[in-house]
Amino acid sequence: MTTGSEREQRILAVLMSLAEGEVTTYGDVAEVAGYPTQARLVGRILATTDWDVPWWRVVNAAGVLRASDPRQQAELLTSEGVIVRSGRVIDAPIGRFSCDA
DNA sequence: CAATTGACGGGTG
DNA sequence: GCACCCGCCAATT
Repeated sequence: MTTGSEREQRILAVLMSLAEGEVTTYGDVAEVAGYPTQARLVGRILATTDWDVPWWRVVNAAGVLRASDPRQQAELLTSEGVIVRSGRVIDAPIGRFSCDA
């Protein structure tokens, strides 16, 4: 259970570092974990891991909620102060797609 | 064991 | 914005 490949644990560690109201992307998590272009791995892990990680704070590069339950994800994000519109993150304290105009 | 699929990303037209 | 292609890895079928 908590035991898994080093990649998994590394990525999970990054996910757990996400704070409330903080949103990041799959690719960003993968890169920070040390696995650039490995975004798919992040999504795969979030979909299978038993770890207690804030999966709802992770969206795709386009800022679109792509979780198994996008409705719940939107609800959770909105609940944390993140602006979500039409299943898409409009603004977030992130540096990647933070309303750069 | 081979093929398919998926909570993806980036590039191109 | 939409359609396609390629890369990448693991779970499922």
